This record gives sequence, C-alpha cells and structure tokens, in this order.
Amino acid sequence: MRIRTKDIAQKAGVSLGTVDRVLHNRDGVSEKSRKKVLAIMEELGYEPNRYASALASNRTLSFACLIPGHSEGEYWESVEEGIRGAVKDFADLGAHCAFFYYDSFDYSSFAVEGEKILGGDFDAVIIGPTVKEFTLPFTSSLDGKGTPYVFVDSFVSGSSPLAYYGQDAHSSGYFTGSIVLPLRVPFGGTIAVFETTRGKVTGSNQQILREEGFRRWIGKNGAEVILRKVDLPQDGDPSACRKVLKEFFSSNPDIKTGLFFNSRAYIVGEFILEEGVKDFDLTGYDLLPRNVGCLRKGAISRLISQRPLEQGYGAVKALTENIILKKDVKKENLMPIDLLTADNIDFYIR
Amino acid sequence: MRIRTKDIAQKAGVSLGTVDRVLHNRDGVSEKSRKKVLAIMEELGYEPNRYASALASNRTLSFACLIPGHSEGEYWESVEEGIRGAVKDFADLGAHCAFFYYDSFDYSSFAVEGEKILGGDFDAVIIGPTVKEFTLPFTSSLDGKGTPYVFVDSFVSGSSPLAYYGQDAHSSGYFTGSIVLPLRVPFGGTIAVFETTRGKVTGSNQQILREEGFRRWIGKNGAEVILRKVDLPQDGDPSACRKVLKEFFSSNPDIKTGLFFNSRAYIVGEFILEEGVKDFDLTGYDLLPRNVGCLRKGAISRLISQRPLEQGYGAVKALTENIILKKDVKKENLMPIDLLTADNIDFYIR
DNA sequence: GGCAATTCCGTGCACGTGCACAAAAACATC
DNA sequence: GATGTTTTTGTGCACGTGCACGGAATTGCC
Repeated sequence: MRIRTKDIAQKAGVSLGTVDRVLHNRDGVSEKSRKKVLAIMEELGYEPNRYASALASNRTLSFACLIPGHSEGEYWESVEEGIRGAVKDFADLGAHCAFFYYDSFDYSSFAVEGEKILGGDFDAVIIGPTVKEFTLPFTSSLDGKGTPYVFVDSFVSGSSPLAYYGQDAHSSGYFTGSIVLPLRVPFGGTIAVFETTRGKVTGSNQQILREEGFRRWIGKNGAEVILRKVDLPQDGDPSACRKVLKEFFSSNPDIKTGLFFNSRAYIVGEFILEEGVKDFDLTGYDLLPRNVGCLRKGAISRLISQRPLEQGYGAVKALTENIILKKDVKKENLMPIDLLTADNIDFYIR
Repeated sequence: MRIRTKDIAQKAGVSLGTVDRVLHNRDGVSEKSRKKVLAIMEELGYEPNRYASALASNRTLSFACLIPGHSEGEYWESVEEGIRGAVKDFADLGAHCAFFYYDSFDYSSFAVEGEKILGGDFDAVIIGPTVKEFTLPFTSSLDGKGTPYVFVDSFVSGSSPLAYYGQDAHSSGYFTGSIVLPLRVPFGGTIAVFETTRGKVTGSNQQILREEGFRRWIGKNGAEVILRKVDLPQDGDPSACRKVLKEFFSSNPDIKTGLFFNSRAYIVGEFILEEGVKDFDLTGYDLLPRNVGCLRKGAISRLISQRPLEQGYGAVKALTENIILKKDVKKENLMPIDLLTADNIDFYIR
C-alpha cells in the first residue's frame, strides 16, 4: 500500500500539519519533530501523490513559447506539435501555453515578440533561439525577472537556461560523414553541398555546426574530397531554383553525391524526380513530409532526424516538473542522431 | 479556466450527480437531462481532470509480468527497466507490478509461471511470449477470465492481446541487408552468420524472422552472397566458444563480414579485441553494455536497436490508459529500427 | 508566579471527481 | 385521490495533499 502523509504523521506521533511543514521546508517545526518525521519518511520511502498535490495546490502554469514562424510541413511545426502534446498531457496540472512567432530571417522580430512576453505574466518560457546578439538581451531580461526558460533546437552560450533540448549538431555532421563518405567516395571525389539563401541570410547555427562536423570527419580520416557549394535562392519563384539545378546537373555529370545541412533536401529531391536524374546520392535532415516522400521514392538516400517532437515535449516536461514538482531536471538533453532510409522510415512515422 | 463538472451542472441546471451519471454512461437519467448535459459538455469542451478522477476512484491496478529470466546486462533487463519505470510513473494511479520469470530454454516453465498468475488476482498481464504452443493456452485462459494482456518483443498469432510492442523483425533484417551489403560485398562474397546454441534450442522467433528478412534483401537485389553459419556453443565453458572462433578465423581469412541476429555479438566482438583480429566488419543487435563496449572500441561496426525500454514502458502505459482512463489504445506498436555506430551511440545511452 | 511573546502544533476546509444513499418527482394501480 | 412502485435527481462523504487559522506549549522577563 502506498504511504501517505497520514501514515507518517501517525507513526511519528505528530499531526498532518507538521508533516506538511517538514515536507515543504517551512519553519515552525521543532528540530526534534523535523528529524523524526524525516527519518520516518526515509524509512517508509514516502513518495508524494503528485495528483493529490496538484489538485490541492490548485495553481496554474503559464508558458510562453517563442519560436520561428512556420508554414505547414516545415521543421518547426513538429517542435510545436511536441510542445502542444506535452501541454495537453500536463493540462491537469494547470499547464497552458501561448505561442509567439518571429521571422527567422528578420532578427529584430525576435526582440519585438520577446517584449510582448516580458510584458505578459508568464511562469516560464520555451525558446527556439535566434542569433546570439538578439537572444541574450531577452534571456537576461528573463533572468532578471527570475522567469525560467528552456532552449529547443539550439543552445546559445552566455545564457543560463533551465534546460536545453536539441541535437549535437557538430556530432551529427561528423556522423553523416562517417556514413556517407565510405560509401560514396569511390564514386567521385567531389560532393555537392547545397545551401538555401533568403535575403542575406544563409543557414542557422545548427547548419553551420553540422558542416563543421562533416569537415572534421574528412580531416580526421584524411579523405580526399572536394566540397562544392551550390547556392539555391529560396525566396523568389521556384523557377530560379530549377534553373540553378539544371545548370548544375548538366555541367557536373561526374558529381554523384549531394548533401543538405538543413531541412530542405526535398528541393533537390523533387527536382531529381521530375527530371529523372539517375544515380545521385542525396543526404538531408529532418522528416518533413516532402523529404519523406522523396526518401520513399528513392530521390533522397537518407535523412538524419533530430526528433523535434521529443524536443518540444521534453522542454515542457522539464519546466513542469521543475516548477510544479520542484524536481531537478537534466540540463543538457541531446537527441539521438537517427539515420533514416527508405527501408526503416515506416517505423519512424506516426 | 478549466471546465469542471460543477460548471456543467450549473449551466445545465442539474446536480453534480446527474452530470456524473451521464459522464459514466450509467442509467437513471432522463433522456432530456442526458441530452442537455451532453450538449453542454460538448459546447464547453469538457475534459475530465484525470488526477482528481484517479484520486476519487481510489482503485489499484495490479499488473503481472511474465518474461524470460535474465541476468545483468542482458536484453530483457532493459525491457524490465522500461516496465518498472512506467509502473513508477503510474504509481499515483494505483499501479503496481509483480514479476514472474520463466526459462526461455525450458518451455514448460512458462506454463508453470503462467499458472501462478492465473491463480493470483491481477488486473492485467504483460507477456514476453515463448513459442506458440505454450503461449496460446495461457492467453486463452486470460481471455476466458477477461483479463487484458499485452505482448512485448514478439507477437503470437492466434491470440488477442490488447496491444503489441515490438519490432518488425523481418523488416529489421531487411534493413540490415540494405546497410551492410552495399558496403561490404566488395570485400568478399561470403558472410558469416553467427548463432548461439544452448541445449537443443537455437534462436527465437525474432531471430529467425530477422534472418529471413536479410535473405529477402539478398534475393530482391540479386546480391551474390554466400551465408556461412557459424555455431557457437553458449552453455558450456567459454573456452569452447574461443576454440570454435579461433578455428573459424584462422581457416577463413577471406571472410571479412559477420552478422549476429541475436543480442550476443559481443561474443565475437570481445574475441576480436583479445586476439587482435583486423578488418572484420561485425553487425549485431541490441545495446547490451558488452555490445556497446565493443562498438566503441571498433570491434563491432554497427548495432540495431529495438528500443526495449520503450517497449516495456509502452506496454504498461497502454494497459493503464485502457483500464483506468478507458482510452482506446493502438494495437500494433512497431519500434523504430535504429542504426547505431561508434559515432552516434553516445546519444542513445542514458 | 504571573504575563506576554514566541515557537510549535493540530484542525478544518479546499481542490475535482466517484460513488452510495436519500430524497423527490413521475408514473401506475385500484 | 391515496398508495405503492419506479424513475430521476440531489446530497454528502471520501480520496491525499496544501494552506490558513487558531490553539497549545514553551520560553523569556520582571
């Protein structure tokens, strides 16, 4: 039978109130009673009933979530789905969440949305960070107010979040190297690295770190590989992309291997399908529906996943457990580096 | 603010009791009241507070778990850890679990332990099944008593569990083929398939299905590969194994690729480390500490994981949600086929 | 020893839901 | 329309914990 505070009180010869005070480190308890109650709690292995506790305390937990705006089928959609799932699971503990979106290509929008959050009355914040210069002012304001926050996706040094959920991007690039290169290098010494540009912005922190990791594998293993950057304009009409790709594939028939260090591998994958490009080995990130479609049809050879749902879920869970249940939470939570191909993808979806 | 039964009662102009009766589909409510309450519940989007509900109902949930006995560091230890973790998480809902172990090399022990469970008073059973002939009599007894059960690890057809948590073994063998063969076939046309034997028993259902899946890849892709079985005696002293392996490696210097379709790849991995065998590519299953040790040291090239922790956790969660919260649960839960190498293993441990 | 101040402790209500029992209303029978 | 029967509805306590309030015990001071 489960041990209750009542049982402890009985055995210690004190009242429920005293046990309660000991339990919550409140004063007004003699040293003698405190010792006795603690000893008996230890002896009987008391574990509080979190449900009864949540019910009695009757508090709410107001989250704010600040992440890049996104349209359907994009990476951040999955992170948000994970967050919403967790908030729903913890709704009985009083959790609810307001979402704020910034434009990842317009840094100042991060500050604008951040101000709204600072003005509101939130118990905790979940942040999908932008560049350091804009993230740190916001987190230090939160530090000032004593509002806890967690990062998802990427970590920004110089801040002190309660926790971080994301992938070790450098390691994931290194891993990509270890998988792709032994398999592909015999097919040709040049590898295409595709990048997408919008305005003046090319690539996030994570993307840059992944490429660094990939290059480190090359360096460490003395692979003789040339990386050729291919820049794809992402903002204008899609025909600009097509033009670049047509030009690339026709003038480089010897390049048989391509990489994306962001989630937009489908741009090339769908081109491959439409144009019937043969024997091109393409590696990308993230299980966007369009990427998965290409993977299934053979236009993308492999995808690396970083478990965005788990990131979002974990972030909310960590905050809830820390605030409501006052548990210590793990600070650094690095997602597994999953390798997906047409032959195992079915078991990662749904 | 969260909608309570009280709010519904107020708005419908009835008492809490009536709302409660509607909520639990009990009779003694006029059609008029039932309609009205249901309409308002719908309108306000009522979601019951599971905590308050669990607290008030004050019921317990007694699990029995019947799995193969295992010593430290073996596969089933992780499954059990997952089960224990879930039971702990749901302890506030009244969950607790008794464990029964059978000898997977002595089928009748399954029946013996099964009888104990049938004699006890359990609300649900978690089964790591043995062969069909011994599993079905047990599950049909459970069916007779109306006791729900779930399978972990493998599925036994002819039974009707509430859910199944495991890996599609055939697909995982197929996937192994797709990863290993393109990489390794140039290194030699013969591949060693290691098996371990104890008494007269060689290999579980899962192991056989994995090999079938592997062979299917070969067939489908017209790979010219010879599979050479290597039988390792697992019961006697370890020196018998060493002898077999010494003989194998010295007389087959051309075989550079090996496979285990069960979790004991460390037997060969540790031999490789001790004897300093070079350039042997070894693939195995499951993240046993000894396997992981070999993977990190390069003696095993890759491991396939089937997420035993999640299997155990999921099984308990499904039963709890079905019984206590009367939720529908997903019947077939196939684990992802994770590919682990020395370069991503760190992020799967812990 | 008397009194106040301080420290310590017990009691009671609340949280939202489940369930048993009692009360009320509706209906049936003569 | 009085009585009994069935259907429908309301009320109250319980679950384990949090918290506020007031009472009891102890201490300090003259």
